[in-house]
Amino acid sequence: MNGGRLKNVQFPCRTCPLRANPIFRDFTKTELDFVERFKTGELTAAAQSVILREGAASAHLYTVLSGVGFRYKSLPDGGRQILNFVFPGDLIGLQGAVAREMQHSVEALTDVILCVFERERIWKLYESYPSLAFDITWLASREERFLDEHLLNVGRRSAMKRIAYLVMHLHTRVVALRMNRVQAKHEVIEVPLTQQHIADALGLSLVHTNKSLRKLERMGLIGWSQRMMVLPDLSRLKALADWDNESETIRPLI
Amino acid sequence: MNGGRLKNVQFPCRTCPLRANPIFRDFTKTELDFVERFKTGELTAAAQSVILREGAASAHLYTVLSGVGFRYKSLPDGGRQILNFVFPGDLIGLQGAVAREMQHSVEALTDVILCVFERERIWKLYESYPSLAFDITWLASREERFLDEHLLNVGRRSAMKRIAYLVMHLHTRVVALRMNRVQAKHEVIEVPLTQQHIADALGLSLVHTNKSLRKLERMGLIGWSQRMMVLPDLSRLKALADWDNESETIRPLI
DNA sequence: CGCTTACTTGACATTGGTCAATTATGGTGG
DNA sequence: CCACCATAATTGACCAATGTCAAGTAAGCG
Repeated sequence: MNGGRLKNVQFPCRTCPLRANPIFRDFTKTELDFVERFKTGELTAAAQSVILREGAASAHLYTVLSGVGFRYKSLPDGGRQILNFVFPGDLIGLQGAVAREMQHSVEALTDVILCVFERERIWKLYESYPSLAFDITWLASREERFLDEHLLNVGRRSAMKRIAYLVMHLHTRVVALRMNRVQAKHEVIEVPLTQQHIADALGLSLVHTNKSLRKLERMGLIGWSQRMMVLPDLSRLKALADWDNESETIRPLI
Repeated sequence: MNGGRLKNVQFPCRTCPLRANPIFRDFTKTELDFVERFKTGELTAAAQSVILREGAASAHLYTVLSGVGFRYKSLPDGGRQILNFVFPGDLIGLQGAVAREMQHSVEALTDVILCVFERERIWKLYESYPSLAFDITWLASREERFLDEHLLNVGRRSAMKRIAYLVMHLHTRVVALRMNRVQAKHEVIEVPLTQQHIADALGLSLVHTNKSLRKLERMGLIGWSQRMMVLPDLSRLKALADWDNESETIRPLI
């Protein structure tokens, strides 16, 4: 349609730096052309800003190009439950594209760059690009898997195990993206989180989260200092978390 | 392909008793024809039997035609977390169709009749029936919404509120299906659950669940006897649960 | 340097968990 | 219809994990 028109885009899909990562499946030229036309722009969200708000009818669908955020729901009493974290390559706002309005919010932890897609055009995608439509289902299914695991974690594990599991989850996702180019052993991850975020993700109080983190530190399982998390003993950490997930598989990037 | 062949099917899609319910969107003749060919048979699962098992590679995708069940994950120590309940019209096994193997199990609470679809043919659906492909995404998104809410419930609410919320959730879904044809006020629902199921869904112990249920009963919010739940005061129950969800919207039935 | 946000820690309160025993309920064979 | 059995529900006593409150200390930033 407007395939040839110039858009205000710094990262055309064809030369997308994220797509260079082999964790994302190869797209055919046709697919890539469509996605590039599907993408209508880029948006930058500052750290701490709200990208999508519960109750709002979003006109857009986004893919995270860079940065980290989280999905959450709020309670009338001010309580907050973090549902999942959002990393580069994640599609957000699908709920708003499929239903009338968003049922959860998304907030940026770091500055975030988003690829913007018009929700209307998702129809065109389903009509003409079945492989991409399948990819969207695939991504939704992956998100559901994360939620299932998270719910098991919160519903049935002790505070210590919950934290261990969350750390392993974050570690796995960060490693898959190679966001840490630091060392061979991959035992350091950068996590732009506050202890309050961990508490809100795990259904714990801030104080108890802090005490549990310190305990894990004394046990030599994690180190925590200025936004860096050190994991000196992955195998003991995995054991504590009942971690038996594989590393992330190749996935689509829309 | 085998469109005209006779299959061992008691409930052809065209005359599907479930589809008669206006909660399901109208399908075009084309869509209906495809679904009917997509469906390769029916399967009956006895109450208490496991329909899909975690770790198994399912060759099938199912739609629940009648009966009730639940999705769950198990822990090495024998613990179990119920992720969601499964009602007529729900699609199950999508994870197995999209990934290599199931990451959760599904068990029948009552006898269940399932429509069986071959996972291979889901490709054909995506290629040729974009509206149905979109429907699958829609259903996945609905499931994700339930999970988000469930996680908020388990992570951030007290036992009493958790139960109130779950009861409202079940009430809403049952009413949408008109499984209770009893009264105008809709304040009685049949729930084939044991208190252990409620406990496992809410991340509570059996004993505490029991005590909380009795307390809710004494407060006049719920009555519980032989698989029937009476809700004498929906508005107070909603208030306790912070319930502000709309009733179920029209949805696809595949 | 002073301010604000994040992190720590101790004392204490409470929710919810565990154990153990008892009672109800439903189904089955006689 | 009854005795028996298995499963589910109920209850009390006690315990432990986690939450709340309050008072710091440390760290990042203009």
